[in-house]
This record gives sequence, structure tokens and C-alpha cells, in this order.
Amino acid sequence: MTQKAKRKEREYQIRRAAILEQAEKIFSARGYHQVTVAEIASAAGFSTGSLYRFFEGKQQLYTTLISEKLEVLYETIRADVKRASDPLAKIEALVASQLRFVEENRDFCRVFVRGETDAISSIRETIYKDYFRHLSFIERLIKDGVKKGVLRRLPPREMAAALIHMLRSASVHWLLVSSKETLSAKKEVILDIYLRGVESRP
Amino acid sequence: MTQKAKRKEREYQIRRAAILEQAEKIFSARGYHQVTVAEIASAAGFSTGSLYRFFEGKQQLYTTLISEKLEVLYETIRADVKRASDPLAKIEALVASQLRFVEENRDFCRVFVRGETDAISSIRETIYKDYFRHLSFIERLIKDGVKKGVLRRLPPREMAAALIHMLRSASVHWLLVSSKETLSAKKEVILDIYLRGVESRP
DNA sequence: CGGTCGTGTGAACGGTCGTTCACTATGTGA
DNA sequence: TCACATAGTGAACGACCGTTCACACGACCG
Repeated sequence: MTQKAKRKEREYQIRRAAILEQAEKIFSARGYHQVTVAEIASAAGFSTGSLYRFFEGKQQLYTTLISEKLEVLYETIRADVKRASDPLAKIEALVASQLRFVEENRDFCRVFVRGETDAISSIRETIYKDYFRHLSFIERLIKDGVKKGVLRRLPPREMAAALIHMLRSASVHWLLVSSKETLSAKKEVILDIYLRGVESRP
Repeated sequence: MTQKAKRKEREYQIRRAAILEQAEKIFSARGYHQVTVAEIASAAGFSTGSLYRFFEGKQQLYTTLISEKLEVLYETIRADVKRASDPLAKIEALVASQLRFVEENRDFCRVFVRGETDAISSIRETIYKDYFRHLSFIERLIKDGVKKGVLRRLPPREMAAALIHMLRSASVHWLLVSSKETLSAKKEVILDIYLRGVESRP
């Protein structure tokens, strides 16, 4: 009997995931407010009513979509960074990891950067919390680098913010233009500018 | 009689500006979709119907708001940059100018970074066009700096993007947190990291 | 003073969804 | 095969809000 329950649960999760997947695609292309619940349901092969067996409503579907995948993003990055040993390698791993994630989750990132979080104050909090947690994580990396003498002694939070934002902006730029070249190709330039700046050495 | 017509026109513009001002405040606080036309009209001291004497509708009001002020932003920056002489001074002027604008136009910038441009594809084009124009403007600055030997020989477009994005991100961060310190205070750190990077020199 | 034009009003209209629910279909266990 | 549970349906409902329009008000002019 438990076996059957397990199978049911598995099938439920598969259908739920199918809806999330379609929702991601559609929200990505047209944005929260331009999309109807009926449309998502039908894209996933369900009627409008059925969608409500999986999610409480449009809003909850949207917040679920974002918060579940955001969790994956940060977890992935942290794991990748952990594998590297010294501070510079960790920074490189961070850059590589985030660029790869964006490349591999284009639709989701498009949804995320649209940032249509006005309707839904609850998710805003989640996003902020995660953002500041991530910022602090990078800050610790940086502090370690400063202590070991490989990084300059500047305000660590600003240094962390600069990195996070160069990455974010490169990603947004790449999502914006439908460029053929990979985002990962920018890794070297980003690292170079971040580490050594643009000014010529005397 | 022309005198009278002029006065009428002036008064019309004043009332129009009052609506734009209120719209900016309200959109800034709550976002496009959460705001009703009636609300904006009433905040400006008009009935719903009257608003339609000044704007074609909600959407047009919104796009007008953004495109008119965006024009001012870019114009301000270009003028400030022009005043500086050498490439490094121009870059510094750029940074100072943008940070000051954001500080002085908090509400507008909040509306802008929300980026609720989905509903309105027409304004998206405007924004993109302005963005790429600005990017090219900075790229020329950078190229000049490279030619004169004060900047490193890296891909100029990436260098320009890095600057634009560090600025944008610092601004967004400042808009996000309700920090008491001024945004202009970050000028030095941003410039320092952008020009010299975070890595220790051997 | 009366007529006209510019200006302002806000109730009413119409369209658009998110959500619900009475109902059907399908599968399951006895 | 029957009864029951589970899953799925989509028309109908209702709320919301952008937009319109028939009307009111007052300024100005002849």
C-alpha cells in the first residue's frame, strides 16, 4: 500500500513539475501579467481547474517557481566555490559557476530579472534575504583573500557587491541581446577587470 | 489674444506636470499594475476623466513619464562628461553625474529599475536604444583612454559595460536598502575598484 | 446677461481574467 | 461488477479597473 502511495506521489510531482516547466517558459517570454492561468494549464496539458490541484493560485505558482529555483542557484554556486582551495580560485569558481547557471537556465533567469515582484510582497522578502545571504557569503570569501594578502584592503562589502553586480549585469546583458556567443566566454574579461582594473600600470 | 493662449498653454503644462509628478511618486511606491488611474488622478486633484485630457491612457502616461526623464538623465550625464578634459576625469565625471542623478531622482529611478516594461513593448525599444547609445558613448570615452595610454588594452565594449553596470548596480543597491548614507559617498570606491581592481599588486 | 467654449466630473460600461464548483471520467479494491 | 476515491473539466461567476460620455460648471466675450 505504501508502494502505491509512493507511485502516486511520484506521478503527482511529475505533473507538478510539468506545470512549473511550462510556466517558466511562458512567464519568461511574456511576463507575469501578460500570462493567463488558462494558458499555462493548457500548455502543460491540463484544464484551468486542474492547475488548482497543484498550486493555490497564479501568485503562489509564480513564487514557488522563483523561490525553488533560486535555492538551486545559490546552492550550486556555494558547492562549486567550496571545491576550490585558495581565495582567487574560489572567486574564479564563483564567476564560472554563476555564468554557467545563467547559460543553462535562460528562461528562469529571464523571469527572475524581470523582477515582477510587486504583486507579491512575500517573495520580495525571500529574494532580499537570499541576496543578502549571498552577499555575506562572498564578503567572507573576500575577507579571507584580504587576510591572506592576495586582495587589496578595501571595504569588503563594496568589493563583494562590485563582483556580484558585475556578474549580474553581464548576465542581464547577455539575456537581453540574443547573442550567439556563450556567456562563459566573458569569464576571463570579467575576472581580469575585477581583479586588476582597467587602468594602465605605470 | 496670443498672450491668453500662452497663459492657457502654461497652465495646461503645469497641470500635466502635476499629474506626472504624482504618477512618479505612486508608481515608485507600488508599481505599474498595482496602481489605478483613478488613484493618480485623485492624487493630482483631478477626477478620472480629466486625466484623459492630458494623457491618452494609463500606458501612455507611464511611457511618457519614463521616456521624458530618461532623456534628461542621459543629457545630464553627457553634459557633465563634456566639461571634463582628460579621459580619467571624464570617467570620474560620469560616475559622479550618474550617482548624483539617482540620488536626486529616487522615485523616478525606482520606477525605472522596476522595469515593468512588459505591458508596453513600445517603450522597451526606446529604453534599449537609449541604453545602447549610452553604452557606445562610454565606449568612445574608453577607446580614447586606451589610445592615450591611460587605460589597459581590453575589449572596450566590455570595459564600458563593466562601468555602466557597476554604476547601475550600486544605484540599485542603494535604492533597495533605505540607507542613510549618500550614494555619492560610494564614488571613490567604485572608481578605485574599476580602475585598479581588487587584487593586491605584487 | 445669455450663449459658447474650455474644463472637469464620476457613474456606467465592457472586457478581462483568476477562481470556483457541480459534474464527468478514470482507476482501484472488494 | 459495483461503489468509492481520485483526478480532471470548463462554463459560469464575480471582482476589478481602464475607458467613455452625457452632463455640470464657470470663465469670458459680445
